[in-house]
Amino acid sequence: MVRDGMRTTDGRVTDGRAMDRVATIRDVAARAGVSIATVSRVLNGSGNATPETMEKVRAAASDLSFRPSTIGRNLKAARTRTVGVLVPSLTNPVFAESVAGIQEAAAEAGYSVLIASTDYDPAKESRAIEGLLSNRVEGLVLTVADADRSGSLDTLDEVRLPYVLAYNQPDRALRAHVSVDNVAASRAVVERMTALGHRRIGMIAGRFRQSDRSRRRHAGWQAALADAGLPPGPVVEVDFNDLRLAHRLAPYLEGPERPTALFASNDMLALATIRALRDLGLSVPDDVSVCGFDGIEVGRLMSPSLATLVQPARAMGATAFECLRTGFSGDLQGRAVMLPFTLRPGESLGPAPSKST
Amino acid sequence: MVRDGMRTTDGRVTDGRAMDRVATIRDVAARAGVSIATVSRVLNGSGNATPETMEKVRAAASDLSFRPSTIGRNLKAARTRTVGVLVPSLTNPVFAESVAGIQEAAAEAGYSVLIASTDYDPAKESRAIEGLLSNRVEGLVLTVADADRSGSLDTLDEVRLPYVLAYNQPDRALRAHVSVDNVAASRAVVERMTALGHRRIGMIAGRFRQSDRSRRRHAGWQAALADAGLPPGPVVEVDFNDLRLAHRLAPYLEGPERPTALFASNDMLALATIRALRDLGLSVPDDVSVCGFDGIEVGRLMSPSLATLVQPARAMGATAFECLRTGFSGDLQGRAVMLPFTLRPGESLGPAPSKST
DNA sequence: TTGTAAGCGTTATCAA
DNA sequence: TTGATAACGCTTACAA
Repeated sequence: MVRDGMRTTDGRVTDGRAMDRVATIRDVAARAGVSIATVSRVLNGSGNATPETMEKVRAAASDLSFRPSTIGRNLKAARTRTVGVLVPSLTNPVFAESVAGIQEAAAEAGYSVLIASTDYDPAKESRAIEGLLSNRVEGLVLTVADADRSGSLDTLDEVRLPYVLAYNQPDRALRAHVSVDNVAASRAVVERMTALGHRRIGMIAGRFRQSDRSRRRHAGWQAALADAGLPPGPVVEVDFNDLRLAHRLAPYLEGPERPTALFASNDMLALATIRALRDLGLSVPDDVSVCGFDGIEVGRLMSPSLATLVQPARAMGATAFECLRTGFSGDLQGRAVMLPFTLRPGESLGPAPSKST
Repeated sequence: MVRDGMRTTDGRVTDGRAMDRVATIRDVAARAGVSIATVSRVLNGSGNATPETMEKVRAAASDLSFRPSTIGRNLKAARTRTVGVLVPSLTNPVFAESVAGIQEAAAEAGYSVLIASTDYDPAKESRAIEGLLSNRVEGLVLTVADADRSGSLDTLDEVRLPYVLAYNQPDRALRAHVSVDNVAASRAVVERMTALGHRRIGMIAGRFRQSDRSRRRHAGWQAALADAGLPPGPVVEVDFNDLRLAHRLAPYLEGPERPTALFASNDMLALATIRALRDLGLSVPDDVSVCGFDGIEVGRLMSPSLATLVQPARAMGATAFECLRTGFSGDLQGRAVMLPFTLRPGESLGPAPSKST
């Protein structure tokens, strides 16, 4: 747009003397022989100017590789056009993908993205929030461990900074969030399993006390089993930091009464579960079926391919950003968006083994 | 540190009247009955002040949930303590992980991270760079498709903004970068393959014209084969946007002379390759072995587990940031750091099948 | 010890 | 059409 003409025409920095300080509007004004007000007007297209003036200004700006400082601009405008993003970890593909969605939508809307991660560490989390606040982000898209018990969210409420949760599905529904219906989604998984003949269905889940998502998904699992008149299978709560599950799962997988299907509350857990089952000498899905939750892309590529409940991660991020942006002025309170989920079939989820076991 | 006292003591916003505008240093000064200079000094620990003054100021700041605006601060200091990060895609785990490393190191050093991604789209790339430049980042850590042919890097050179490449290994070695020795690393892969008895070794690679890494890795593969006195196997260049490889690979995998091992120039490609082989009815590693390059974590979890050349992605990011930070004042030109690589064994790479084929 | 005031890079108001 | 100037939130001489 306005900036197209800014690349230097001669390809070099400027007229001989190296310009080591970044050019300011004053430098441009001086070089063009006009006032800074004129430079501002020309470059922003506001107000009129003679064609010649415009030409002079553009040339000067271009020669100096001038790019208006958003920081000066922000100070004046009292708005930064920047949003903060806070996720537990960038290395979990499901978060990486939602960040990609946020980033994309933000770029589209002319917003910058300041990123921070917590590694599930409350201290890091609050430091990150402080940093984002100081940077005067206009709002936040974030995923926290437990949206019902989060000091960070309390802080945000206190200072009235708009935010939208992604993935989290708080009980206090007044906290704006974008998620899938975790209970319904989990039910869908269990129903698929029962349809395939499974009768003993276990669950591998993140710690309930630390994760609202894990709790919801567990509730859906439980409800679906109850509806089907089946007893709940074993539930194994695991820490996200130690994904070597073989020794944790072993006790539940001995004997004829072992579960024939396991529902993992997220995909990383599902992969770890499959790994553990193989290490224990069990075949997936011939002995035990596994279904995950998230829909990470790599799941399609592995063997057996991962059956999983797909959340639209990219859309989750993009939608959360849009909510935030459109809600900047208005009230975000109570806004909740449920995105549709789908069940992606995969080789890891097959029919229940025949009775012979 | 200084900010510890800022959380409101009574847990509420303030004294009754809601304060909807974010508090500024002037608000604090007014409330404490001192000048803004005093507030600044107390909060920054510079200069002395009476204990009572300090107390008054701290209390006022805390009551108002005052957080100094980095944007005002930056404007004054002419430095932003912000770095930009530009990657092709957040959803490739190898980039996500290096971003995590950057983010971590940056947070440690008190820097904020502004993130942008290109999706391998030059237009997005240059827009992203413009945005970062306008935001006055102090430097950039970035990964580009081809560091020897990058308009973005030319722009950065022009404006003399410090940057450090991650993963890229440019021919023009004067561009600061952190990488592994891609040629040596690829040789290590091929040597392992020949040690396992493989004699027909093919390569699946990203487009050479678009990727300096792909070129280097191909060169290493070629050199190692030459050293071993083996003829180069088939080379399949693939587009990163279409990872359904079965139809691409099929022609090379028929007949007794098919390769017994395939070297994929990155892990996503390796996963897609394994998938394609299975779709073609071939077993990995019994019929064909596969080794990747990157060392993404999910590789460990899948079955067969992925053999791969591990780059220290997190360290790559962290190191690149450190280079940038320590080089801010000095000269980044020609600085190149080679990080050590390791070969991670995995089930996807086994001994060559016996002659009988 | 504390306050006054200038200045950082913009935009916007008001005159000229 | 253009220019002088105030203002944004902060830090930092310098003065009191």
